[in-house]
Amino acid sequence: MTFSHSANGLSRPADNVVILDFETTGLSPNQGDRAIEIGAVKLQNGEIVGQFQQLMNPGFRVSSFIEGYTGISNNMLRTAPSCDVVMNEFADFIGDANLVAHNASFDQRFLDAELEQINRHYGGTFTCSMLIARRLYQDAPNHKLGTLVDYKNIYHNGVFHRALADSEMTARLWLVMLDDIKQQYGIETIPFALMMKLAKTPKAKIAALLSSYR
DNA sequence: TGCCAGGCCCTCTTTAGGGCCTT
Repeated sequence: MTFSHSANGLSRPADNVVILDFETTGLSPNQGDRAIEIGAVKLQNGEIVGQFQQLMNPGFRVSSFIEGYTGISNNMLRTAPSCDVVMNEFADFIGDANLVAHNASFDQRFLDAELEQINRHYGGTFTCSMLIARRLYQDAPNHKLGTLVDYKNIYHNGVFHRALADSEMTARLWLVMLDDIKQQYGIETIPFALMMKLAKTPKAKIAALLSSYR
């Protein structure tokens, strides 16, 4: 007997997800850019129960801008395993979990492109912490990950623009957002589907949406 | 050779333009 993971997945709790972050050679896989690092944390019931971090060799030299931006040098990538090897392991790590990233459209493009290269697929659904933060924290100075971490007084170790560090910060931001929604709207358990709806709901209709889940 | 992202969201909008986010 089979059933649809993706259909069932939306009713899973929103604190049961994999939160991921890519470092890449640039902004667009359509322009030939590749992943150079993947970091992710797995949350179950709001607790970190697993993590994944791996550099990967894209097969060409990265620009000096990317070396400076990420701190990942061509020398570090020279001995790293290929994207194919790493992404195959990562596909096993995420399984059919629902997925979260900060500006998820970016990470989803690279995840889709890298998995297509090795004919692997995932069964979960993406949502975006940035789109939700824009709705919940309209008074924040901006909605960059680093700014939101400071705005919400979220712990960080000072490392930015590395995949595991950014995925950990995104995970903490995600949990803070879930707590803020629970406290403000009196919701006990937030399904992933509600966070997906929230990411697409016009700001003027957010209160009505969340109040209806009480 | 020279090109160089894409989706969301606001507004001086919808027959459009530009800032925000991600690397």
